[in-house]
Amino acid sequence: MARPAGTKGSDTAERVRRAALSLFARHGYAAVSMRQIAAEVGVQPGALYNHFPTKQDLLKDLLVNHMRALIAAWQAQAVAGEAPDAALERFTRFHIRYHLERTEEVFISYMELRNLEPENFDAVERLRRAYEDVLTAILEAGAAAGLFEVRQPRVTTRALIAMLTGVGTWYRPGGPLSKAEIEDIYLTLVTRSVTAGPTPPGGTD
Amino acid sequence: MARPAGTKGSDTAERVRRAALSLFARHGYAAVSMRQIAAEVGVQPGALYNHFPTKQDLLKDLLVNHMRALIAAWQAQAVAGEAPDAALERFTRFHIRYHLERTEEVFISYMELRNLEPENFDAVERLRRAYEDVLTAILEAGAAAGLFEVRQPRVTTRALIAMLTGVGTWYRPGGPLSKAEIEDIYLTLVTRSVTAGPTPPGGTD
Amino acid sequence: MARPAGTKGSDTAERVRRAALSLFARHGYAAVSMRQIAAEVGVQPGALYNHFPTKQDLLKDLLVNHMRALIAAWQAQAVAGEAPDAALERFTRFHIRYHLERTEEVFISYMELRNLEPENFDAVERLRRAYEDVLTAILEAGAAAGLFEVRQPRVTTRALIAMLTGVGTWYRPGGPLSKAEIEDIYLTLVTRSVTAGPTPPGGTD
Amino acid sequence: MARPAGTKGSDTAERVRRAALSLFARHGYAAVSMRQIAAEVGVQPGALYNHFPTKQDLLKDLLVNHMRALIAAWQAQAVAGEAPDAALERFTRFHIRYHLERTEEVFISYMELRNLEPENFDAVERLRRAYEDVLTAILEAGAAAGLFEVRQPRVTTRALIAMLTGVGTWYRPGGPLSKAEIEDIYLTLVTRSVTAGPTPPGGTD
DNA sequence: TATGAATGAGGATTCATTCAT
DNA sequence: CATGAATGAATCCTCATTCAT
Repeated sequence: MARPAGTKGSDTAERVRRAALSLFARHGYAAVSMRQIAAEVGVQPGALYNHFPTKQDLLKDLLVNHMRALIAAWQAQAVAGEAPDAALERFTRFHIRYHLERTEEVFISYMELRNLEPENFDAVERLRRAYEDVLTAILEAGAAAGLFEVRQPRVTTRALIAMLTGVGTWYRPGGPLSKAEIEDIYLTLVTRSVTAGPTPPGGTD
Repeated sequence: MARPAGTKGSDTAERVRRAALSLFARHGYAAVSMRQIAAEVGVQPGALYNHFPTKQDLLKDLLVNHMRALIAAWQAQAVAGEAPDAALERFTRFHIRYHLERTEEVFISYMELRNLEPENFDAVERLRRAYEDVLTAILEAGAAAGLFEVRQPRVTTRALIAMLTGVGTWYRPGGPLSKAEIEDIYLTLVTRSVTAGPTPPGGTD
Repeated sequence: MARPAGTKGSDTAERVRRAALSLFARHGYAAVSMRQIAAEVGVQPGALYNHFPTKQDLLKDLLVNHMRALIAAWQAQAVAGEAPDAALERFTRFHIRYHLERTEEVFISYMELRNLEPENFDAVERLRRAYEDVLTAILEAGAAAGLFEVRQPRVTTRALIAMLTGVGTWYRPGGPLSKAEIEDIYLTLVTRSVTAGPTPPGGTD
Repeated sequence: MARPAGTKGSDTAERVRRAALSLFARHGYAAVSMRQIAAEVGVQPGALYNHFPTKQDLLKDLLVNHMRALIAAWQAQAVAGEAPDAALERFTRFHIRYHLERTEEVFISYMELRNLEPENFDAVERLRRAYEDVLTAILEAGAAAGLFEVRQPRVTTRALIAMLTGVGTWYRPGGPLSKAEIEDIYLTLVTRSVTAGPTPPGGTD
């Protein structure tokens, strides 16, 4: 597992990525200048262009790599052939844990989509869709197995992911709840919401 | 003489508000220039400053007024003394309906918070908190009445509001689902998630 | 001596003059905006244009009126046929006293000349020249009478007026010296400087 | 290899200084725009900011450097231990000569003080005070030696410096008087004014 | 790779002035 | 006379980007 020879070199690109990530998360892509990023890295603005051809490429790099890493992390956790209810728990816990550990990446992934040029936007959307497919598949498998009751798997997927991802907007380390407690609370919400239960009072159709 | 009092001619401020709302929603506060807003209104940039002293004040005006209008709209719908389950349905349907009708206000209210200067941020946060209190109170009343099972009303409030508000990020008029169907689907998710049901596999550990 | 009928009305013009005088003196003509002047007067910017057609006219009004008032004040003090040495003292004391009482007018009269458009500049310069003529005449009369020794009356006039006027740049009421003491000190400097005395070491070479 | 150390190519900063000096002297700091300066230098406005962080810094640079150069120039001329009357002549001639050669720097040094922000103003005032100290020391030494009669050395210093510096406000090369003649005239005025002579008629009363 | 200086465009805001009311 | 809203131009300064060194 030794680092491949030749990877020794300048880690400037990585330091640029980290500075940009942090600044974009705090102030937003449009509000952050290349000068600010350069200052954070400790380099002159021109030097950034040795590593990323444009500011837009820097944003795309961050968003695409985040989605790729997210998907790869899930794949490392997923257990093939697992029962849908166990898979839903695994996914829920994974999603919360991962999103609480990468709040900056998560934040800009949801906030800066509109600042991507169309081509880059599409690339990220394809990856996002691939990630959503994971949950949709679990929901559909659970419904097929009679474990879950899900009317619109795609809609439900988005509703649940919005709910789970939302945790990052208010969670702060050191708050009254541990990450484990948060996981449990959200898991309960998720599980119940896809399990046949009391029909809501007004329920139309 | 039928002119309503206070409507003294120039509605430029209102047109500025609308142009800014639409542009901020599409491109983000930081990415929109006062020039662009002025052009949309059909006025010279300097004229904007007769109505809003700074760009920041324009943003604050939009966010504060949105939150005030949201709260006022709920108060016009709320039924005092209603049973918690009926109130939950009323709130859920109201929230979705309102948020599907004001997608731009909703969007910037969640996206541009970080672009508010601290004082303005606090003002908006107080209003947001007041709105969340509505749902928290319903959940607590329902739990007290034995209708709901809610472990952390504050956390659950945020989780549900994130889920419900998220609808605006993907809903597009003319899509396969009507607003009424969407209301029903989300209502089911919400209701189940706060109703005692099957314990999730992993339990509370 | 009753005020002529019809002069009762709005003193806005006078309040504008005073606000402009004070602001120009403190910050300079170019650095003061019509808005600032209007704010000081307690009026909207547009209202200024009912009294002065342009900002430039306001400056010209202040400078021209200052020079006219200065000359008129001297004429009220001057004693026809007075001996040159007594006249020099009278002039010196008058100049210092007047300039210590109108520091703002004096200041802008020397500072803002270059901000006058050519026509207005010429008008002020003619008045300034008329005032300088007073001292020049005294010096020339004194030289003719053998009381003074003055090589270049015009140059000397300017040197002495620069010296005397300079008092306003450092005098502050409440300082260690009274106005009377200052008058005396400067009078001594002036008198000696035009009186035949010890030849300076380096002579005329 | 003959390039003097430190002369690494771009002398833009110096050209900016010179353009700003000339423009400030002619029109006043507040009335000159960075665009005008840039145009005079032959560069885009933004380029100025590679050399001076703000317009204010440019002004401060000019005033501080002028005062430093003035003091250094005097120090290069001063003769330690010289008799006070000779020193007064040396100082007077030096001051006039220097001020006639640097009319622009002198002019803005007296005109633009009020446009300095407090911190910068204080820095310049300290230097000005240091320069005044030179003349004050000469006057005091001369008074102690019985050569001069000076009532208030500090006040007299300011009066004489105002007189001497004022020469720049009317002197134009090519006029009827040579610089040497002007030096002589002013030297006579200065010398007499600090030398015991005829008491002015009105005395001290 | 990195620097420092430059460009050309555009940022928010302010300006003197005008004018209908 | 005064207001309030508007104009059109200008303000200082910052931007992403380029490029010779």
